[in-house]
Amino acid sequence: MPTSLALSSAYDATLNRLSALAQLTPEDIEALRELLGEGKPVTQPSIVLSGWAARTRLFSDGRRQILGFLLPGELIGFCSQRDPLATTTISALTEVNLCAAPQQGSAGLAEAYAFSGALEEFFLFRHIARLGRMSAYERLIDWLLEIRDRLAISGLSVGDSFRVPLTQEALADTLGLTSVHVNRMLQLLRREGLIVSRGGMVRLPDPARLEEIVDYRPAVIARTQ
Amino acid sequence: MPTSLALSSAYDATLNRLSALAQLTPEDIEALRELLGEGKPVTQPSIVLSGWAARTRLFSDGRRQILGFLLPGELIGFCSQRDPLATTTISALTEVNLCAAPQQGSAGLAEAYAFSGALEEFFLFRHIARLGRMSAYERLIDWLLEIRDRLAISGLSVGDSFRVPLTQEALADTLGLTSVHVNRMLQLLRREGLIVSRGGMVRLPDPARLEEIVDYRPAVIARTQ
DNA sequence: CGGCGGTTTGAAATCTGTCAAGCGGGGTGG
DNA sequence: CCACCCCGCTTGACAGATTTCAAACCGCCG
Repeated sequence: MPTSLALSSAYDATLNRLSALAQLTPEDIEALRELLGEGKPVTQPSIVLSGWAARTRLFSDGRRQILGFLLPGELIGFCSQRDPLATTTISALTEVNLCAAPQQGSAGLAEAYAFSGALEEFFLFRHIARLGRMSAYERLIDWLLEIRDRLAISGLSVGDSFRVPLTQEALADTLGLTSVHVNRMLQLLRREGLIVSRGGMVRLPDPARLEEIVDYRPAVIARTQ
Repeated sequence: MPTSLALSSAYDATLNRLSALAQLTPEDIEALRELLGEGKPVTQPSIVLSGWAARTRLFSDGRRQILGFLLPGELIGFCSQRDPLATTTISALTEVNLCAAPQQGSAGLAEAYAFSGALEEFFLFRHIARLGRMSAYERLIDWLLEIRDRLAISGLSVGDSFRVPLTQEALADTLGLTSVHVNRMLQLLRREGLIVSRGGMVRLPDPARLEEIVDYRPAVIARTQ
């Protein structure tokens, strides 16, 4: 059960995540381990090995909206970005390592992919609700909780501490706010003791309180059997 | 080529849309026509025959966000709503007729489904950008243009006139605004001569101007060959 | 040391929400 | 047939959240 592994090499995160989403055979894991070891950049359906990437829409007048993040262990280009519809750009926010996703594997691997796709859609829905109906304060909290959970799936979140390698400007472009206002809300949360952050690391001392504030509903990861 | 059919019976809209998305065989069309004729309500992957439905998130304090619409000819439950993730509700906004989607058909039908899924994701991305980075005025315009295009695929939009069976409150829950403000923006657009509406019908006299205002990028529907 | 990107701060402007009341049409029951 | 009611649309005055603009601050690197 790799779910409780500590942070270590780049592909551990991916293995953690995929085997959290479905039951993988030892052969699947071996196949993944081989591929992940190479880490060559691809444009095919891929897996993020390490780093943060973002799907972005840029407006002609310079406004920018981050549509979603691609975190370690998450998949790119499966159901998405079909030929004629590529109005969105995927760009790396940090150093990113990709690798091609194994196309055929066991039913377990296919299930992990499918589940990953469902999760992606789930996060899109949550992002919409966040932008449409939450205050700036709530948006920040809700987003932090989501990122905590997503990183936890890959084992990159340790006891409500995790790394967020974003500028406040990028965060603003995610949450539909200005960087100035993101700054103010972050300070408020810090003053209230609801977040502790230093050098890109974030800790949530009282997650239960945060979840209550935003009526947070985690994505339930329940294997089909 | 059914793309230019006038509005007629319920299943014409669906046939129009699916054959706009991919090349269907006469057998596909016949199979669809049979199924669509029945119109029995299902919980399986389904096709909206007529009417508007919406995927909605309700907050515990009563706030509501409409995550997306399901219009005639569009598909439900394909990539979506996997078991553990059903935090969203689909509800009918008007009388809705559904039918089960034919599960196996020609490659053309499969392609139409895949394309439909890609379109759905595209609309989700656009919705996010709309909510995150557009003013109330722009959100309204952008949404109207999208609906015009989506209805046009099923032949339900005639020369920039189409039917929008929503209350201003529902529109507000879509665009992340209050109904009061939606009302004001609608009046502004009417005063400016950019929209004409009566009894649920909307006409856009100067779509080019609208598209320019919001930097509108239509979803390109290009067959794979 | 100077410059640079990112963060922090303040004051004022703007957009959007809130509250509350009036209006209008369509349906229902007397 | 009319009175009434309900829901959705409209309007106004006001409050509040968020943006804008501008400057200062900070750590880091060349």
